[in-house]
Amino acid sequence: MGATKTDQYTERQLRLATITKVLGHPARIAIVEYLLKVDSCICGDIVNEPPLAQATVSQHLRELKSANHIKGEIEGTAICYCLNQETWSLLTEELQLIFKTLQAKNNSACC
Amino acid sequence: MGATKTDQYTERQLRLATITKVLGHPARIAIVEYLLKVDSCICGDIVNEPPLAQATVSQHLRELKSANHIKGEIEGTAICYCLNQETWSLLTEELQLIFKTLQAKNNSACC
DNA sequence: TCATTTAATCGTAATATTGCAATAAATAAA
DNA sequence: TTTATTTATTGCAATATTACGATTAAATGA
Repeated sequence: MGATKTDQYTERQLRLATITKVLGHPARIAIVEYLLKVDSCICGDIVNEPPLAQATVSQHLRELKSANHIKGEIEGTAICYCLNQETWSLLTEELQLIFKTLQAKNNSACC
Repeated sequence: MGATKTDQYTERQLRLATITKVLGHPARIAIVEYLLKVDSCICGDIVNEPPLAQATVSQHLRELKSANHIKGEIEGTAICYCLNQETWSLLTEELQLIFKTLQAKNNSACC
């Protein structure tokens, strides 16, 4: 095997898993942090951030884009990438909800 | 290649990536949701939640535990697993921080 | 037009993940 | 003690990810 059984889970589970999975790599975290730091964002700058080859950074950018973490517009030769507020809003809301529920339970039974 | 260059990133980046990576699988999201739903939590119940074999569920539980998402105590034959508030607190705080910063920027330049 | 620059894509090798059957380990029940 | 019962571990096959060099595509500048 090796393939995830995607057709057995709820839409919600798959969506949240996809969003978090893409964040689950230090290079992509680094890219996100960089996009947060700068205002305008051209890929050439990003390439110099993580210690990775241009092709690898481009691949990570594509994955971030596929999960809607970033959006980008063509701008001449360069590409302008920005973080996508909607996805980040959704992600933080979902996780916050889990955390709030967890706090409310207050570990009544065990552990 | 294929291996992540872990020694090139900050502690913060690696920690956040590890925590989100483990969440990046629908079976593990399903397990988290289940642990949130029930009070006392024995693995036997969990096995019947995702459509997976017992060995696979056990493996997902181990990964969740390795990233401190859950903690468990031995209880006779069964194991009592619970979500770990500390890790969830850390995760939501980190992501919230990113989201807040993103909102404050308000996409001034582009996109 | 032709070189230069910049980012995406392709092909490929190395490694990691996913899932399960089989087995082991540990306790509970008989 | 013997037999279930329950979870962990092992070993393996299938698939996915990671990373990079080489190439391509598209736009800019000389």
